[in-house]
Parts: sequence; C-alpha cells; structure tokens
Amino acid sequence: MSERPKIKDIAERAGVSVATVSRALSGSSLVTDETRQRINALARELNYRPNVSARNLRTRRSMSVLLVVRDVGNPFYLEILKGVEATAREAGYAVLMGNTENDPDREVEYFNMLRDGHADGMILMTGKLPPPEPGESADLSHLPVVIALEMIEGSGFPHVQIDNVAAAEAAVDHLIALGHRRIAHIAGPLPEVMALHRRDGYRAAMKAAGLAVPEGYEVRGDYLLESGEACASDLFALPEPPTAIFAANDEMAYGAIHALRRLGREVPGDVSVVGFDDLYLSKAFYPPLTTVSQPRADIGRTAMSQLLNVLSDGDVAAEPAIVLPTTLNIRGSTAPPRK
Amino acid sequence: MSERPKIKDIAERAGVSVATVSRALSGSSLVTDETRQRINALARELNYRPNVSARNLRTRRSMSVLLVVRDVGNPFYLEILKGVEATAREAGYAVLMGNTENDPDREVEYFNMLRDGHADGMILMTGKLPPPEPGESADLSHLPVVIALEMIEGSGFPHVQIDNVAAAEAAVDHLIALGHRRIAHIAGPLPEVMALHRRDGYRAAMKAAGLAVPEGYEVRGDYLLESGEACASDLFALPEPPTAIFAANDEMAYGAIHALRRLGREVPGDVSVVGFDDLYLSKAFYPPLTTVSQPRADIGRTAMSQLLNVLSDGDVAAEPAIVLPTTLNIRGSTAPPRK
DNA sequence: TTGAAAGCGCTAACAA
DNA sequence: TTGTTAGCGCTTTCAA
Repeated sequence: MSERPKIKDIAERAGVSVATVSRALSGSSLVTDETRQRINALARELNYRPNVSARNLRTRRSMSVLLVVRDVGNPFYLEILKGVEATAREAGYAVLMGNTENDPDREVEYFNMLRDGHADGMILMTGKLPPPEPGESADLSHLPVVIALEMIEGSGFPHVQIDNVAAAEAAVDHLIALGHRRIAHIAGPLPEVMALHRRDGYRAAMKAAGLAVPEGYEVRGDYLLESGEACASDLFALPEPPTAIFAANDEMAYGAIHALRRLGREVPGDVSVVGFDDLYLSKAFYPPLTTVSQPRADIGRTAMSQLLNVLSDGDVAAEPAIVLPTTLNIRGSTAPPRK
Repeated sequence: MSERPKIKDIAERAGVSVATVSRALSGSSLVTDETRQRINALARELNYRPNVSARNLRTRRSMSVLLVVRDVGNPFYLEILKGVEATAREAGYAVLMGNTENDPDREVEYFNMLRDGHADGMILMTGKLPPPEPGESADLSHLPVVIALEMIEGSGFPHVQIDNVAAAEAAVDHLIALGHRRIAHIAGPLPEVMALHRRDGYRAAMKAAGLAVPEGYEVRGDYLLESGEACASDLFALPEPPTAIFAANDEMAYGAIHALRRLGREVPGDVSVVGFDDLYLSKAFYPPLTTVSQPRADIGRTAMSQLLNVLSDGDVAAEPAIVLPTTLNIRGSTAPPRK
C-alpha cells in the first residue's frame, strides 16, 4: 500500500471480510485468535491506522474534549491543562484548546463545537455561560460539561473547585496570627464570582478577629501586575497605610511588592504580603511569596474524570460538586509587624 | 427539530434537495439568491451546524492542527500557543495539544495522528523527530509539518526560530561591555541543539573579546530552577568565582540568583546575571532580570502561517527557514563589576 | 440552477 | 465465528 491503507486492504490480503478486520482490530472476542493475529500482523505491516473521521461519523463520538479558558496565555492554567491532558490521554481522548478572551461569540462557538461533533464534552473554566440564544431553547444543562476553577452559580453542571472563601480566610488569619491588625485587600475584578469569594474570605477573617476594615482598605484590581502596583500605591497614599496586604492573586502581589520597594518599604520588614495561586516560580521570587496554593493538576485531573463519568453514563446531574483542599504556603513575604 | 438537525431536515423544509442545501450553505454560486436566503434562514432557525465528522470524512480534512511540545506545563510555550491559536482560528482551524514528555512512543503517536486524519498538519516544538519505524519507509519529510523553536538539523521541514547563537553572543557582549571579564555560563542540557547553540554564542563572545573561559566556568544544567541553584553553588566554590553569569534560560537564572543570595552575594552588586527567554513576570522578579527576549507570540503566528501555506499548496519544501529577531532586555540584574 | 446518486471508511445489526 | 449489508451526514460528480 503506497497510500494510507484502509480496512478493506487488510481484509483483502487476509482473505476475510472487513467486518472481521474491524472486529479483530477492536479486540472483539468474536474472532479466533488465529485470525486476529494474522490481521494484527498485517495491520502492523501495512502501518494501518483507522481513519478517525469515518470512525467518528459511525460511532458518533469524536474522542476529543474541549478545554475552554479565558486566556490561553495565562500560566495559571498550565498545570490544570497538564492534569486534564494526562487523564484525557489515558482514556483515549485528545484535548482541544479553546480560548474565549471573554468574547461572547467565542463562548457560543465553543458550545457549538459540542453540538457539531467536534468534541464529546467540555471543561469550562471561564466562569461564564454563553448568553442564551435568541430563538432556540436556551437549555444547555444536558450537555456534557464540567465547570472547573471558576464556578457558575446555578448552572446545573458539575463543578470542580476550591473553597475560595475559606482559603482567603486562612490567608488573612495567618496575617492576623502574626500580629497584624491593619490588613488591606487588593481584590480581583469584582463583581466576578471568584474575586467576590476571596474578598468575602478577607472580610470574614477580619470580622472574626474583631478587626475593622478601614475606608480605602479594599481596592479593586484586575489580576494583572500593573494593577497590583497601582493598588499598593493607593493603599500607601492613605493617611494610615496597612502593615499587611492580602492580594487576590500572586501576580498582583508581585506588583504590590514592586510598588512597595519603589516606595522604600521593605517586604516583609515594613509590610507583609500574601498572594493567592502559588504560580510557577513563586518560590523563586524575592522574597519568596507566602501564598495560597491550589491543587491545580488535581483540579485538571478531577475535572477530566468527572467529564469521563458524564460521558460514560450520560448523566450530568449525577455528578457532585467537588471541592478540593488548598494549602497556605508560608514563605518569606510575611512576618510580624514592626513594633 | 428536537435532535440535532441534519442537512436533510433543512432540505425537506425548504422543499429542495440536500445537494442544494449543501451548496447554499457553502456559499456556492450555483444557487439562486432566493433559495440561498431561504435555506440560510432555515438553518439559523433550526440552529443547524454541519456535522464535522461527516464533512471531514468526505473532504478528507480535519481542519485541526496539532501543536506538539515537550511539556505542556512549561509556561514558556504559552505565548507561542497563543500565537498559534489566534492564527489557526482565523483560518478556521482548531488546535489540538500534544505533549510528549520526551517519550518516543508519544512522539510517534502524534505523527500518526497526522496520518489517521486527526489533524491536517503539525507544529513540532520538541526538537526531535521520532525514531524511524522498523519496517516502514522512514520518510516523514512529505508530511505537513513545521518545526518551531527548537530546530532539527537536516529534517527537511520548514523552520521558525531565533538565532540562539547570536542572541547568546549579544547577552554576553552586554556583560563584557559592562566591564566583566570573569564570565561563567550555566548551560542547558547539552548536547541538545538549543543548549549547544546558546553555549556556542557564549564561547564566541568570549573569544571575540579575547577572554579565556577558565576551567569550571561552563556548567551544565537542565533548564530547571534547582539546577540553576546547584550550578551557581558550583561556580562559587571555584577558587576564582565569576563576576557575571550568563544562564541559558530565565529559570536557571532565577535559581542562580537564589543561590547567590543564600551565599551572601548581591545581584547585581557582587554578581551580574543574564537570563534567556524573558519569561512571563520576569520583569516582576527582584532584581528585574536582564534577559534575551524571544518574540514568542510571533513565533507561534509565523509557524502557523507557514503551516497554512504548506496545507494550501502542499509543498513542504517550498517554505523557507525563518529566523525571527530577538532583543536583549537590559534590566536590573546586571551592572558593572565591583572595582 | 437543481436533483439523484455515489461514496468517503468505518461499525454494527442481522443472518448464516 | 464469520460475512453481508446498511447506513453515519456530508460533498460532489453527473445528468437533467
């Protein structure tokens, strides 16, 4: 066979029908060992590979899943992707990357790829559902979708996530335990759910410790470095600046540390800073960042496992919401406040 | 239509044949405007989407490309992925992620996905070709593959890359211009091609400046943080340690800076450090890292464009090797040597 | 400009 | 245990 051999070529050479070849290749027990071996040998010899489009068309499955994120360029998703990829490939699935950039058209587009057979299921990490279609039934809830990372309240899909409120609370508790009382928060892009939860954790911890949140101690960032710098500058323009900052993610924490250094404040000497996410290389930063660590690879693996369950039993509703534990990595960016 | 509508459903409602519907939907000029509009309206109304498996089977194209890397978990690939994704989707292609983890079986597997119709083309960034098959013709060179980032000498595929030798040379020249004479190099995992090139650039710069490379000044790392630490420690156990280090990537540069700090050496006061890659957040590091910046997004876009060319004219050999420019970002980790 | 019909390569229901 | 046969949903001749 000079061109890609097909099942028919093998059948002819082996002197059997295409059905037998198909069975032998798929490991069906309805084939004698002898035939199977002959066919397998032939397949290897011809370097045969089943055509996936034909198989997909017939079986109505693509053996692909779609992983949809807001921004493929964000390193945060990497380990999740890695976890998803590993679990997917074990189960014979390929992973298609989807990137919405917060564009509603794209969000819809990826949902459509579920319907047109591009992918059998989807892991959605954008924290958003596409807006309901004008004409058609807006009921997506029977699609094989698992929400990870950023939950979508009331979506009816299975979730894999962390408890952002509790994790944020633990981060702030750590600062309180060190003796800080003037603790500020650099929030994410409120009112996004995740940003909201982390802020709520901050508030809860402060309240539980009987600490007030002074005017101006909650500033709103957008998860990017520059906003961390800007927020920290704002905080230190206050008449009574904080002695500690809890940032809603590592990147803003880095930005804050940068700004503080420029203002001549030492971390953790003058100001303690806690981040959230434990980015790759956060440990290499100076000072090493104290931060909440999410089990990212585990989130990816778990989400993919859930999706596999949904795909095999077809029951989206049966899958539970899973909450994975976080840990607070205490490193060098936090210390007791100066006396 | 409760279930996914097919072309036949539209045809029945419109009172035309499936062929006409297919033509109308694909924008063929062989359809009256009136029919086309009727069909389009119906398609929208039914929320019709062509089944990709059926189309792929018929057209023998998957409209997917495969992006294969050594490690999906490495943030370095992110912006490249982003560039590839953007260009791919503009052209109507989906991006499948491949992750080899340096496993030869997987390398072969991804090549096979080209043959079984999973993907129409591949962008290979692993720096390796799979080992030739035992039986079959080992000639891969007519497959629609573009090599990016890590070149593979003599592969016959189009390449998109940077000039690692020249970029490394520029980095070391910068140190020399600052007045350093005792300059060490933390290399990548030699004898990998990229690591080799960067080392050659180091050597060339030293030679051009008439500087010797003392025994022990070239140490071999593996691109990871820990190896940067270890290499720096080795360097500073030398009787005459260097005043500057050129690391083959940012991550090892970070590791080196870490180790130096632990040894009580200041960067850049006592030792200057230059990295390579300009990782995300390298600018947030302290001190901000002087490093060679690769145009990563551009590498991704260019590689995908090349692949699109190959896919449209079918001529792999016609595509040129493209070399993209790098820049040296001079930041805070380099300074003149102490007098 | 449209329709009828073949067939992409595979799997699976049914028959033998 | 094997073969025959009918599609999966689409595109594309070929004929009208």
